[in-house]
Amino acid sequence: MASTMKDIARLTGLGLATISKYMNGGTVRPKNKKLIEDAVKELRFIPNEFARSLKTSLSRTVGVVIPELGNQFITSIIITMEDMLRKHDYAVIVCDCRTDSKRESEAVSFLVHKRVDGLINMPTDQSGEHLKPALEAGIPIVLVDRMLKPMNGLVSAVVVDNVDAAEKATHYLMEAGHEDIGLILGNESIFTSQKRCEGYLNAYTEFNIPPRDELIRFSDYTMEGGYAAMKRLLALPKRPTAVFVTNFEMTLGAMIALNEAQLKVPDDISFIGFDKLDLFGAIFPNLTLVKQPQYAIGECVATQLLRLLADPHAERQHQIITLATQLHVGGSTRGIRKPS
Amino acid sequence: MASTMKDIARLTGLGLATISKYMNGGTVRPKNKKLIEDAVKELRFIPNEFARSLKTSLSRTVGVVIPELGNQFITSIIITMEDMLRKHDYAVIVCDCRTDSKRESEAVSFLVHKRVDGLINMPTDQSGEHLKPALEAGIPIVLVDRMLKPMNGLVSAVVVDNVDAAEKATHYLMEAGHEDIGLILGNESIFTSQKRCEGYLNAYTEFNIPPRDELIRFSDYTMEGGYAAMKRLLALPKRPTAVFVTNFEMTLGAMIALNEAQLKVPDDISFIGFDKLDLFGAIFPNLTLVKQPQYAIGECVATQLLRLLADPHAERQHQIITLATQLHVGGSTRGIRKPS
DNA sequence: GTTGAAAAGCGAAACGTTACGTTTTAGGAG
DNA sequence: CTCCTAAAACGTAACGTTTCGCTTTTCAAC
Repeated sequence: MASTMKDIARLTGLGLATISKYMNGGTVRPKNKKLIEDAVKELRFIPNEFARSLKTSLSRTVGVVIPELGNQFITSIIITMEDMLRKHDYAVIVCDCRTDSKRESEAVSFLVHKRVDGLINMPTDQSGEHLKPALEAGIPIVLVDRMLKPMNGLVSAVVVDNVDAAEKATHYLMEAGHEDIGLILGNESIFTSQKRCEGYLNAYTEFNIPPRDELIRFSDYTMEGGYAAMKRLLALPKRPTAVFVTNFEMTLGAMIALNEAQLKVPDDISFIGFDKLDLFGAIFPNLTLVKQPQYAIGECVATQLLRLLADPHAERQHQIITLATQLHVGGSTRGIRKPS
Repeated sequence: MASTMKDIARLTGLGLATISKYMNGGTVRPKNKKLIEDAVKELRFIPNEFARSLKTSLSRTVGVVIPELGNQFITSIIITMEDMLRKHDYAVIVCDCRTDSKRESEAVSFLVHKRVDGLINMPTDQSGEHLKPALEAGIPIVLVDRMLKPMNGLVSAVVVDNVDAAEKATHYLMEAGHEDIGLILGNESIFTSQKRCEGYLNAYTEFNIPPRDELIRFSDYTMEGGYAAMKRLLALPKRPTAVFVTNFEMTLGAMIALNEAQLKVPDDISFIGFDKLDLFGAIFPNLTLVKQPQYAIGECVATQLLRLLADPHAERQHQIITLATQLHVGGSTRGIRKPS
């Protein structure tokens, strides 16, 4: 049934090496080119990637290990990444490790066994231990959104300036007179939560105001989590006058909690959300939010990996790329009288 | 650097065939087993999947072609599918075709070239034309959530009883006295939209009430879409007394529109949503909704494909599996006085 | 016509497995 | 100690490409 290059060679009367050359974009005499193309059509020839991979030791496949496929931020990155990589003829194998470091290790070693050419990882585990098998196998790695503790020049990474993002947002609220700013973060052990918390505290330091611990709520980057965290902030004896929520799902949940509590934004409480300007645009017009360049992140990750993949195993130059976020000023915050 | 079975053979003094046998789970004399295991560790041997694939013509990889990765329903299915398939040592290549039939065709042919062992598809194009290359290559196919017009016994499919789901929900509202029921659907050309519309109309026929065209709104299965559609329903001169929204994102958008319009559910309007019981559970307690068995769908798809994959190319028995939905009765609807 | 360099074509040897058919080994029965 | 049988080990030929080092062809310039 399935035909091979040998069949093409026989049918055209050409040598096997010539067919191979043609298949790889080499130049062939025009009449032979036509000959080959006709034969390919007639025999419905599809090159055997297995044999090709065996010879070249290249799978033209990259692995992606993420903590959670059901998260908008992650999927939006994957969407653009996958698009770009496939345009360059790379297949993308996605492994969801459910924010579990054991599963994460398994996923990496699974992909190493599958001999992926490159690896993209949004790490759950900060130690980076799980990447060892890939490193040993010489597979180039690009980290997304989250950094690892020790990796010195062994991996590339594309992250966002989280400290700056949080600082800017907090600063903005403080300039408007807010001193009690609720902060809703993801899990405490996660890189981005830590950095965003750092930025928030920086602003407090800058304004020389002592932060209130109970206003900082570590949650879990889910809609329910954001909803619950907001509820608890609202239940505080001394309720915050403004809230900053640090991802898309939690922003949604928090907004719903506010709606439910009949609190008007910004009259009753000031609000800064996160991500997905376009989406909120239709629904909560004028929401002030920190916008991460999701499209650019995905694009940047793909570009980085393609660059590493192109370097023929020579000294690969690893880079840490930090992208800026943008504070999109809407109308969901307002100034308040500073306490005298 | 990389070691091969030949190296293991040399180091252990055993024959190549014996190593291969061991690697595939064959029995080996205990002392040889130890010998091999030690050698594997020492040489950090990783079997070369390329060579294996070349010999067996199996990639242990399946392709998934979907219209949109940024959709909760789709990702939740993928999550369980990927989990199950990977447990069986299959890698999953995901291709997002962005609801574009040209891209969909490209994705299928890309995957055929990658020689995936099986294909999972949530079709954008109802003609099924895009699956031809896979069919020709003898790759087993499982359709998810959406059926195709002509495919007779050539593919398997896992769908939900959409007609019944919509009929049940509409029926439930009508029994409570509602006659003007807003319906928010996905794109008109999509299988599930058509079926759900059919179910809705069935209920009207059953109750012998003429449906009002302007209450049926085809949208696009996004949050913004749901929001906009709900707004338009509310702007109608004769506003519906109840609304039925037919996917998760649109339910979210519609709820936000209601909140914004200061309409209380169920006092001002009755509401039936879709999907994600657990999630809404925390946020809109007691929402009445149609629950699709998302976990079961993913599981079922994976099981079907594994079954087809296990059948050694013999006459593969294709099946159409229809799963039932469940009407989860909460408190978001109420009875109204029937007009006299 | 020759000549010669550049372009195109060629044959054969890998790449690292699996699987077929055969030979060797182990160890209990006689 | 021999014989027998089942179990284990073995050698080797594929699988379908790419690539190396040559040989042949082409065609422009003399």
